[in-house]
Amino acid sequence: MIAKPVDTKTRILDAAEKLFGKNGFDATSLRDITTEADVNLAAVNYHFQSKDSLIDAVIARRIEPVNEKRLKMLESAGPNPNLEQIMIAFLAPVMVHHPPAVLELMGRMLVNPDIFVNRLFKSHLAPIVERFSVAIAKAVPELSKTEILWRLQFTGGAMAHILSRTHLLAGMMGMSEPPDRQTILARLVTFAAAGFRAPEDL
Amino acid sequence: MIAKPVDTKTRILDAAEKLFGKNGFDATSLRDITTEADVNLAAVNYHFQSKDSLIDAVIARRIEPVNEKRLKMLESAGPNPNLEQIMIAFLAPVMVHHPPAVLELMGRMLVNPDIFVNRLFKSHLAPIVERFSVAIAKAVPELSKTEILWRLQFTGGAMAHILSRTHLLAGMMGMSEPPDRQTILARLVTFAAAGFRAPEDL
DNA sequence: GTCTATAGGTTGATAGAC
DNA sequence: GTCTATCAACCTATAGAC
Repeated sequence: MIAKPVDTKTRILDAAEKLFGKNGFDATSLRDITTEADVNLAAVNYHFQSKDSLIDAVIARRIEPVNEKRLKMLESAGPNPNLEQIMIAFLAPVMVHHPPAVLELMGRMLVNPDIFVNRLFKSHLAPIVERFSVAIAKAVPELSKTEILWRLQFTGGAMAHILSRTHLLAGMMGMSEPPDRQTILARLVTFAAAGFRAPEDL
Repeated sequence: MIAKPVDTKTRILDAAEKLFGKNGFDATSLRDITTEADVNLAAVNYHFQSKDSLIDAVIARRIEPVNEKRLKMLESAGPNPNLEQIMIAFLAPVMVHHPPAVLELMGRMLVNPDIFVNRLFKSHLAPIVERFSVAIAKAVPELSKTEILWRLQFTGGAMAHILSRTHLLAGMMGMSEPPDRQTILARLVTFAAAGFRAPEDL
């Protein structure tokens, strides 16, 4: 089996993803990226016009399949999914089945307020939030729409926090290895579903 | 009444706090800070040795009173506080009774993985987590210690997410003004307390 | 304590040869 | 498409006069 040659554009995307995830968007220079990718500095501006556009490309490559999978999982849970099914559809496509570097990137982009507000929410997340809040409203009809939106933000915040602190959290729990994603997912689903079931106090 | 003159050191701290909160730690240069504070650039390195130490000073000034208040509120809830009282003691000192600039700073420091892990957790947060997890274990004795730690991180992540996205969230809920902190706190307390009450699945 | 001046390094982006 | 070379702007930090 012959290794598929990887073109420059993809090599830049891969290197950027890795370093953005590891060190954050601000702390990663284009030079860091081109060194990691073993390509020329000018190649970044040739293939992507600017660092800003590169950030957008890195984000879009990972968030779009995630959001497709979220909608597919929600749909395949039938017309009346329960809260656990909804939470799994919302969280699992982000939290599992990704290599560590991609998980770290997810954490960084969710946790960075500027990235989240200006590059993620309007263009990629708003329709997801809308679709899921409708599903939740069906599962918990006594909740107001506003309350559902808040609780969805709480859930997303909890997920983002966890994703971006793998190493610390491992140490905190007295583990030597980063904890298993599937288990964390199960814990978060239980927590969030119970939170959504709490009566809304007026 | 004569305005108290503010010394250079405090002016730097105030300006740094405002700009770190508004734009983040990486995106704020010492020049931005000295311009805002209307002091000379070299004054920063005289009063604080480096940008790193300045960040530490800005953080410590706000987190220490918050943590004292957390412990005081927990203590004054008696020997057997319920989950709602524990959550309020954990969240309220961060989320309410601060001017907007301080709230934004809190959001930034909680949400930035590098700040959180290297400057916040070990030196300021670990004892708080320990103390609160003991209180929670008393209130919900059927939960394992590990599960309590995870759920405390979920709660902290939800709070951090909210604190650092005031403007977006206002818009999302169709409000023109940033939402009332006291109301958000109540929503989060209800959500988190219910999450902690969820049975732990093994 | 506060200033000017500057060292010494990094950054994002581009012009122009191949 | 890929390279070298370079620009102009920015950064943190410090030396040394006052």
